[in-house]
Amino acid sequence: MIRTRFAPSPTGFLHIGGARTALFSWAFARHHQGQFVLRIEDTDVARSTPAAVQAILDGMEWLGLAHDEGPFYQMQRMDRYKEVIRQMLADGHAYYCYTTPEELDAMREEQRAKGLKPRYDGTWRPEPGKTLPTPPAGVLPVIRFKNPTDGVVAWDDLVKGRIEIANAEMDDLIIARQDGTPTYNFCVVVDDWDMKITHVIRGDDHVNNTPRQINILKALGADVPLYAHLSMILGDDGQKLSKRHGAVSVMQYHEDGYLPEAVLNYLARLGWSHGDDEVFSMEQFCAWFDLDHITPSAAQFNTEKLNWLNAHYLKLADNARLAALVKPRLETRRVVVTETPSLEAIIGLYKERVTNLNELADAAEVFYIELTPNAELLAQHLAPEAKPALADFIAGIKDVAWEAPAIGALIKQCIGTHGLKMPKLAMPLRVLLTGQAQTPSVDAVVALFPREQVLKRLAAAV
RNA sequence: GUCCCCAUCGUCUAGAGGCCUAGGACACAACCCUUUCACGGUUGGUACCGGGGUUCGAAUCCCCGUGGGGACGCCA
Repeated sequence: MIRTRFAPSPTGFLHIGGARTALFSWAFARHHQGQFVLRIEDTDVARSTPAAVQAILDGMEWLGLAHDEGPFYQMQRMDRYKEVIRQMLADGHAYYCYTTPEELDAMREEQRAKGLKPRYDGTWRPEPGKTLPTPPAGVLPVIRFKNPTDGVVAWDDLVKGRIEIANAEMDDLIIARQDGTPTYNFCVVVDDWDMKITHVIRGDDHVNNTPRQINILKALGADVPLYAHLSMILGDDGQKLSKRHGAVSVMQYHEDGYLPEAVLNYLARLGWSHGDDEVFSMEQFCAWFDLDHITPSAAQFNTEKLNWLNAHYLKLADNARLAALVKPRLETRRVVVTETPSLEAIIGLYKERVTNLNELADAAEVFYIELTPNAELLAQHLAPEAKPALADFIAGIKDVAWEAPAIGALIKQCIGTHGLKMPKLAMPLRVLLTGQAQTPSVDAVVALFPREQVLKRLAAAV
């Protein structure tokens, strides 16, 4: 049974990189009929917040990335971690260290100055035949993992290939703080072990943690899972995403009018490919997804392509569904959506030409508000010679069949009698009815309104 | 500084030694469609980081260089 997990720390929203990691973990489990576990890594009490937990849950839900187990919270598993630490102490895989944070800082500074990799010097590490210093009074110890000193730790990364790191590169990491709470690298190990995770799919900022975790796993006698390290996603400008620069919540995409299927499809293709396939459903994605076609290099986010996908999914989306998504956006703008004109009909006409739901709301808005004619646009598009044709049109409206083809025929008839070209009448109609010079086919736009409303809006011109 | 990772069009990528005078998609340009603007359709330009090997043959394998990124926390 394949089991994957997504393990965010609740110190902020679910950003695009996290979302892709979650997507890939989820899809991998789905592909293999396995299970996808959600685990909240909240051991950093100072930075973790319930609001962030909720934000992550909201993001996952919006994207439709449902977990099969969890969410598990690390803070609720303290007893288990402490039990494992006791065992490691008893087995000699861990030891107390009385070096203070200040001493560590000084040590690191000195090493850096010498051009060395900063690391703990092993003062309190027990060795056969070694006499340990006497614990200083008043210093609370931390607990360190006794990392092997020789040999290499190696694993076949499912994305990057074989990676080997010498044990000599690693120091004895702290697995429990002075206050006794366990640290990240240790909790992850215990959790992945207890939760029987078979494939750890995560960001490649964890590559350097992997050998440490493998060593702990081995000390515990646990099976080592398979690892797949995903490279990072860069911003639109090629720069690293950070809180300060460019990183936004996936819910911001919701705000900005993107459809979840567009975001998902976009993310799926960012760092993964299936030949030339660009547009596909999540069902198709799960059927295709594997770890063999993940790019090991970093990928730059491209909003243009996301926009294109979003426009594509908008065209495909059901009008009623879109109406339900657009309506709240109009209500936020205090636009009262009435029965007529029909929001669904408006959306049906405009969804072909917009990029996001907010643009759809922009288009729909003018149908429901009191429209004051844009004098400038009107002057530009309503030529004096067109006025008689417009008058004919207004007169003709009263008994034309209220459907686009008949209205279109009426327009043609009006321009015909006055020897005008189509735009001469179509353009002022657009401006008068919608306040805009760019609209869908004008007869279809006219047909969206109730007859009286058209009369009312056109009256402004005469 | 030390260790680790990465490197094909502007961007996302295909490519697992001959199928590659390098394919697709976004973006861009031109044209077509047209009732404006879009949509859509057609066409076009642009890339294997550099240098050495290995091989009959390399975008693909190896080495070096260069460039970029990550890690080095009692954060996760």
